[in-house]
Amino acid sequence: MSPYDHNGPVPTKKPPQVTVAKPAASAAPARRRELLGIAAEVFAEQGYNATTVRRIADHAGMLAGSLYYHFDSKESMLEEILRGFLDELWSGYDAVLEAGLGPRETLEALVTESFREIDRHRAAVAIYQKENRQLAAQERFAFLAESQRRFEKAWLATLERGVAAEVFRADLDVRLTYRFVRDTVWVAASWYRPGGRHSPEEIARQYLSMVLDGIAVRE
Amino acid sequence: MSPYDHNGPVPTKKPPQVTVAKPAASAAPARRRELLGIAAEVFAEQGYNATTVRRIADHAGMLAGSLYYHFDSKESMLEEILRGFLDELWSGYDAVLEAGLGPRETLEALVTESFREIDRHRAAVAIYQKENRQLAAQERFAFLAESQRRFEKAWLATLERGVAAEVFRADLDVRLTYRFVRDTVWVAASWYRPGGRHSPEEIARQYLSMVLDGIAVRE
Amino acid sequence: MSPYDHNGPVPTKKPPQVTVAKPAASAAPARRRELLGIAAEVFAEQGYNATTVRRIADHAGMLAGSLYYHFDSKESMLEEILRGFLDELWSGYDAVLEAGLGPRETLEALVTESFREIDRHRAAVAIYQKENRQLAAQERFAFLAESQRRFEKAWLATLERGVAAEVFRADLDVRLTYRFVRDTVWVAASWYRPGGRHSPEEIARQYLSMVLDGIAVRE
Amino acid sequence: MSPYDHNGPVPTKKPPQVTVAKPAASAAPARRRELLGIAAEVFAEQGYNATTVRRIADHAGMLAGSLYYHFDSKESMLEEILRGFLDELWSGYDAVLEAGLGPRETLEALVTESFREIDRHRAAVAIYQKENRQLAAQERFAFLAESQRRFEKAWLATLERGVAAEVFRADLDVRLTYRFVRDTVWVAASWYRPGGRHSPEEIARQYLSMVLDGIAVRE
DNA sequence: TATGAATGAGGGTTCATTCAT
DNA sequence: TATGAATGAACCCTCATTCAT
Repeated sequence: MSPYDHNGPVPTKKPPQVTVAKPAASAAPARRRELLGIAAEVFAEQGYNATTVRRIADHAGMLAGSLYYHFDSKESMLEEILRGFLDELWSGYDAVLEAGLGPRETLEALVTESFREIDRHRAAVAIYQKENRQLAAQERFAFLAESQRRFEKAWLATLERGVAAEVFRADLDVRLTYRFVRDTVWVAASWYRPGGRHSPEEIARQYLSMVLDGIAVRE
Repeated sequence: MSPYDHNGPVPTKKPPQVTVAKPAASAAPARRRELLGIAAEVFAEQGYNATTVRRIADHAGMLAGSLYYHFDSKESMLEEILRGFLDELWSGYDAVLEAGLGPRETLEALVTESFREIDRHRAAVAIYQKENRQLAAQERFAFLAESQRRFEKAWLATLERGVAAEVFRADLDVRLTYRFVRDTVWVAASWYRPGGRHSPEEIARQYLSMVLDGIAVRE
Repeated sequence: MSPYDHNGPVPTKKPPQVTVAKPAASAAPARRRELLGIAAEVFAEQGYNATTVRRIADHAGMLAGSLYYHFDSKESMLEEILRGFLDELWSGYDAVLEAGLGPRETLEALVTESFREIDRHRAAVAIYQKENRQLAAQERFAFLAESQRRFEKAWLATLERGVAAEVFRADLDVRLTYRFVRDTVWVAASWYRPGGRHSPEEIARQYLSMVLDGIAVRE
Repeated sequence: MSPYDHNGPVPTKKPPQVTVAKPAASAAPARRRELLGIAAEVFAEQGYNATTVRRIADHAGMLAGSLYYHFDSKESMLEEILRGFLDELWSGYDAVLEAGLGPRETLEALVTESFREIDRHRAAVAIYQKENRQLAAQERFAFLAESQRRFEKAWLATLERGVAAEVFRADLDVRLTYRFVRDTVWVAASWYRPGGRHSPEEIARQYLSMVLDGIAVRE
């Protein structure tokens, strides 16, 4: 089950092209990335639907139409943002899952990795968290659903391994537990501010302490 | 601290209107409620912004313009949905908070009450969960921010009481804990389906078990 | 030219009907008149286009739809208001024109009669003044254009008679003079308030003094 | 008749906007002016309320939505039209009022100036004439009421100066006289056609002759 | 690369009007 | 006579997108 050896067909970065035919894909990737960053910020702040292309352009100091030199559409910006985030996320997850750790250590590593990703891609995570459901229904964003499936599989497997190894309690509904864990981790993106008091690792530690040992005092 | 004898600043009924017989305010509450239910469902499914008034009307078997006989605007529908939900939520919370329970029992009761509310008002909760942040900035929806403040106060007080009484662990960041607890409870609305396998009370029990005692096996 | 013994085809008041077929025309003329008065007031205040049927109904203490028991349409209310006003106006004018007065006396009588009409039908006059131009283009309101033609003919004739009789100055452009006189009289409706300091006759006197003798001191 | 390099408190150009390059404010004033001219024409012809944005766009050979690239709203077009007209009007009036003329010459100059303005801004004057009353009630168009107040003050002062100097008759109600003079001048906009038989100066002369000396033959 | 101007589809809303009760 | 509820057309406006320059 473990080896996730690829992010598969995700073609975010095209190889440098010789022909100048479609400049949008290759030209000045620096500016592209900058614009995507701005867009992600605004999407996260206002919501994808409520964000107008013009607002993004305002933040970038250009006119709305000018964005279309860099991107095909508003939706393609969104796609690129989410793909970039998921690519990185999975490269982290895959490393963890392939490391051959025990269930408890795997869980700890996955959670820590998640908080690190929130730290790095806060905006993207917030967008993902808010729009995931609606988007996943569209063919263009099928990769979101696919990612979620893989995500669920990895988590359930880890939890079940832990129950089998008597590291996790057996009396909990694994599916429910998965949902709780999953959600709590990601909603953090809605209030987390990078550069705040807590580092992602510290938040992960607190969170793990709570999830693993509970908040009640042991008798 | 205890006696919350009213919902105070969160008024359900709009202030009396100038014109004598504005039907929108009180008359035919049956149809109104029905339409609000439909609207809430669609808002929850598609997101508020992405929902067109026409779509709501379609679901109600009428034309878009006809909705305006019952409501002032799309936004006023949203407001009424959220107010209705929060009113009921707080009437439940207040009962709990006034009951004079110990911190652990209070926490259990609050969580159970929350899941019950998700069961009753799933759509409203999902909307709230998704739009809360953007809406709270608008003056019209200031009551959302106000509610959140009260909510936070109640939870923090309970947690702190528990720490003082040595019922809850002292080594956890109370604020962080609050956020985790709060979020996990409410995101449940995004996947919960009324009439499914788990009753709200059962979900609450599982959830509380996890939060209080952790998912790790005790050594 | 003189005998204007009728307003001809103007069928405002149908003869009492035996059949109950179309109640709108005959039933309860008192209520009709009352409603027309209200409508005229609102039309005058807000402008015909800007006035909603609902606003009229509000003022009448009923619902918008209920007006349609009494009238065919908003436009038919307007028509009836204007017809009623013009009918009365012409019955006054005709009396003057048939009286065989000299040109100066005719002019004085016409002006006085006009101010009296403003006093009685202020709202209708204001509506007429404001909407005349646009309405006259519609077939339904052709009677407005027709009335204006008769009006102009009567005035020009009077002015020319006066010039011929050396009662009015010959060095003025009769057509321009007509326009000035006509307009000044009717715009008074826009500021005239019945029951104010000046009676219509007093205003007429002042106005005539100005028009006939000028405002400059004679040397 | 000295040089007036400002219109004082009636600002033509909107205050500087927050965003850097809002095109609506200043850029491409040529097209803006053209569109405003078209809009004014249509407003004058059909009435502001009865004019649809689409009709304006039709006349301009574009789609309705395209107008919003240049203007914020239909209302803002109206405002700009009226402001432009009043600005120019007052620059003319101020020149007259500061010239230190006698009361009769002042009156003559004001009237002549008014007819010139009608010649230049016929559409705007017609709109002003028809919509002034309703608009002045709105805060956005408070400048209309303000202008009217200044207008009245200037005229009353001139008339009273004339009476004091025994140039104008003392037996006339000054307020009534003002109204008559004011209205007759401006209603001319409803029938005046630029390029017609009469130049504005000629119309002014005829009008002044009538107002000052009356239409009756002197005995 | 970016601008300025426009398109075209749709979205929320208004309003005169209808009609069963 | 009047109400309550709905219709349907039209309206103002927004916005992603296009394209010549």
